[in-house]
Amino acid sequence: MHDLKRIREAPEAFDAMLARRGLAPASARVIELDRLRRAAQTAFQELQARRNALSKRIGAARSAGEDVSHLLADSAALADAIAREEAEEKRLGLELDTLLATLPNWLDDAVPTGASAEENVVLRAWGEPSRFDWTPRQHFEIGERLGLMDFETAAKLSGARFVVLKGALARLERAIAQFMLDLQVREHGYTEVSPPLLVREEVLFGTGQLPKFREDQFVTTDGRWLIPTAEVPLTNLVRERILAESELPLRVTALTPCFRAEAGSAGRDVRGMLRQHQFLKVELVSITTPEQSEAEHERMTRSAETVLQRLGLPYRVVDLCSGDIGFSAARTFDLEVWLPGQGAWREISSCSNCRDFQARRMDARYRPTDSKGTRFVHTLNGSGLAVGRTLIAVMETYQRADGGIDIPEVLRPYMGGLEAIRPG
RNA sequence: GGAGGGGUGGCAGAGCGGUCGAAUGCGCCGGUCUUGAAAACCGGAGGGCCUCCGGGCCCCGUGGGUUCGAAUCCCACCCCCUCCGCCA
Repeated sequence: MHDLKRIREAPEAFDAMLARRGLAPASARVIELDRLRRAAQTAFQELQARRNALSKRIGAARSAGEDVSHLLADSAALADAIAREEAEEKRLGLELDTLLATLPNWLDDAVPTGASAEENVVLRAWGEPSRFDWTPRQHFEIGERLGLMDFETAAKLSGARFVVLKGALARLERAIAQFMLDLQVREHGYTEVSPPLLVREEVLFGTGQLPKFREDQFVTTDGRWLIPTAEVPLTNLVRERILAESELPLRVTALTPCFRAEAGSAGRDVRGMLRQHQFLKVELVSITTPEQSEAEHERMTRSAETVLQRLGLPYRVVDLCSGDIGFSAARTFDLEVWLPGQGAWREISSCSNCRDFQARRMDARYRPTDSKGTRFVHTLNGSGLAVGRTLIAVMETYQRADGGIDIPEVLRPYMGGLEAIRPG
């Protein structure tokens, strides 16, 4: 949700920001609605003040045994106008809130301007894409040839965009997830959380998935929503709370399934398990003060990068441009891993600083130690990492000529010491 | 699913038609005392909007209603808790 004062004070900056996101200007409508609403509020309040004064006199006159009929008549005469102004204020307020709820977060000035993903800026890269003596296969070829990755059966059970993993591959997925979670907890100070996977509508509103991205979500018959990412329950852990500054930064992580309708991506990445309705992800969420959030963003990104480094998976860090960055984010760094089979860099993590945008929607505040009152916290989220995609990257990167897969060193303890998945 | 109870300030919790934005306790902030702290004592403190800067209005889960007047009465909805039933 937006700070109206900020839009009122810098309408042209707001519209310029929206333009950078490829959106139409909105400040004029916001300011107009806000002006009308406040005018209605003032009118309502003035009438209300008169009625309150009258009511007080009626009470006093009654207890003094005086005749109050003329006062009652005066009060009655105000009733219509009061009702009208009150209704008007409500209507305008609702319209304003509805509009505001669909406007994305202010971008950080540092966000590069660009229309689409093509204009994202590569900040740094790590590792050398491995070379193969043969044409590297894509993960689904490797998995299907091993007989450990079954899309046909998954389709029978659940339809497109699902997969059944078996044997060593199922275990490899679990190993990757465990490894990541352990790393973030032990080395980066995140507290492990096991959150609900079904949440209330207002929780999705809090992190910004609703009302705008309704069609990307799954809803249950009783009106709950399947989480599209653990960012949702983890960030909302602080909703409607006032934290002590000493509790910050608050760092939490969770390994959860994520559920996405993928409504807008028909035909994209249909082969394999790159884009599924259900996938595992280790999520990182930090709650900080405004002063800390930028440094925390960097720290979080590095925490995600560590996973790829330990797995020996080459990646690059990308600064998302204004046309590609998400609704709730002020700034986002994506981690893109190299997939030899596909011969492409693919997103495997997305680390965003949402500043106070989600905090306002959730009403999440903290009490500063050195000043009065409360301030909104800053919220950040990042994948640390997407497990399904990491599995893909491991399979494609460590594939062997014989169709098997070498197990990266750091995963072997989680695989019962297994060094490679061999065909046959 | 059935039966009850309840949603009030940072927290706990009173208030149940006007003098209530709201007692009290805890917590918090400032002061006195103290070498310092604790204790004790004194004082202070919610948010939003408007303002002719005097002040005014709104906010007691949400929305409607009754009334001259609602935290207080009525209705609907949402949420939480307890007990029973069912169940991993």
